[in-house]
Amino acid sequence: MQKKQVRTRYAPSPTGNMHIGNLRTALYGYLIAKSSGGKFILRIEDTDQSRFCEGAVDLIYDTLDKVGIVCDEGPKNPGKFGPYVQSERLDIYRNHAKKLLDSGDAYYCFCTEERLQSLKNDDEFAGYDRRCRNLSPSLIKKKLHDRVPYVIRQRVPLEGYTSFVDSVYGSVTICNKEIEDQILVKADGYPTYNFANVVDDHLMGITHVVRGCEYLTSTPKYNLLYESFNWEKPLYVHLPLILGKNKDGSTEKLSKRHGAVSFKDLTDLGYLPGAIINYVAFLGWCPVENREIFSLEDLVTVFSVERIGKSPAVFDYDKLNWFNSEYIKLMSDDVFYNLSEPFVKKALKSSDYNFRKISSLLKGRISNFSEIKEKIDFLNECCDYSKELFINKKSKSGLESSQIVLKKSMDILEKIENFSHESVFDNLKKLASDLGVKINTVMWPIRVALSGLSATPGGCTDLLEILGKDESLRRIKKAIGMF
RNA sequence: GGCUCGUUGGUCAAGAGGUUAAGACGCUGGCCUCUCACGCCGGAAACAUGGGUUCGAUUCCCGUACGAGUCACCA
Repeated sequence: MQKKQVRTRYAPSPTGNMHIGNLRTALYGYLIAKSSGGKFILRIEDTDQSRFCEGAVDLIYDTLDKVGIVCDEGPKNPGKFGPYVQSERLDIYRNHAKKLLDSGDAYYCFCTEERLQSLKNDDEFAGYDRRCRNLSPSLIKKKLHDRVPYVIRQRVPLEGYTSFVDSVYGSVTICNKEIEDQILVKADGYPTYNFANVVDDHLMGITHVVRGCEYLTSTPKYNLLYESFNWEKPLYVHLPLILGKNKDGSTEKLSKRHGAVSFKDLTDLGYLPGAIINYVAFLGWCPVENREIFSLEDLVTVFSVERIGKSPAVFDYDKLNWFNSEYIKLMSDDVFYNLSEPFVKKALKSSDYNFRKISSLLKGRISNFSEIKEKIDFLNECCDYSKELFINKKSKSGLESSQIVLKKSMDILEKIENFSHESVFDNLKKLASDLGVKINTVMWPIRVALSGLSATPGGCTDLLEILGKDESLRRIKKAIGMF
């Protein structure tokens, strides 16, 4: 028998942003499909009319594109299972609901929402008391004729158990009486997610249903539906939750209150798509080998469902920062320059700088492009600082020595015609030996005078080169005035 | 509350019935160094808990605690 081709799907609602949890679901679905040469499908689940958001589909495509996930079939590149937008498949759901109605696996329910609301506080019938489960055919006919609004509900067995084997969580069993006669078709004629999902997954040949584990306990409902239709059930892959950390250290489902949680939020902050996807892949999964840096292509070759964990993972910005800095270090100088240049230009008031030089100093010192401004802001204007900053034990720099160094270096630097890195460094080195001190003792006070900071990207000579002779001398002169 | 799932350092996590219980982030000591960073070498830090099963359990089973998910005409 020929092995069935793996087909997975990512089925987001077009609500306008791509949460990191959704991204991971998409990623794992993609990896499961691609690691076995299968197909990855994008389907838009817009059955909730009220939540539709214009442009959301573009955003989804854009996000997938940025991280390198290509879907083999979707609204913009339909295959033979279309349409790929649920609101365009209404007839399909209606026909399937009709089949269930005919077979008795579903029934009309004419209850008003108000009546159902009043049941909410009733322990026995928390959601629905199945009042319409056994209406007589004639009554149904009459209500239909009178155009009484209705929904279509699934007739769930009152007794017994339904179990399934999840690829991650193993065997899960739910008592049927815990399962409500869920709504399949809403009063507005649209199917619910639960129904459309099953119909589409079957019709589109989905073999692995990959989704968050918030669906774990409702999976039996889906399986009951598959059974009613006499369809082959898919394999389920439920993913552990992603948690966010609160200020007090407690954790809960990751949400906006924890900071940036959508892909766009993260890229806006300067995180690289590759780093994001790499980090997200490690939230609930890890490879056999002890390695962490993986491109999407690498992930495809090493991914396996068996290694997905069961316990929820806390989203950690520190670790994301680390991934991002690793990706930055991995970049060629040219790529880094191209990406950092806009940030550098934006941070500096004058365009009279050697951006290439500044950029080269930044690489290896930032974990995120948004850190650039604070790192080089001192170039615009020397920070305010106290004289105490000239005192540094490790560099053997004190107030007295600083004063001498500053004055002498002023004279020396003034005389240098070609203000290059090499000549500046050589001259200052000579000054150190003339004074009989270590080079740090010379470099420290000058660097402080140039920046007003104890730590700067690049050393004293780098700063002299970047600021140029005139500005450097101006800043040193000002420093001398402090004594 | 009912049902379902989970629990290895602060975080991500590997791991096997017998290990000195990996590794990474973060924190931290040192080296390198014209500061910082990078890099390199170290350090602190964990198997929730009570019962079994077993010669031996952190690993298997049961209970408890804690955490999470779910109980919509949302997905």
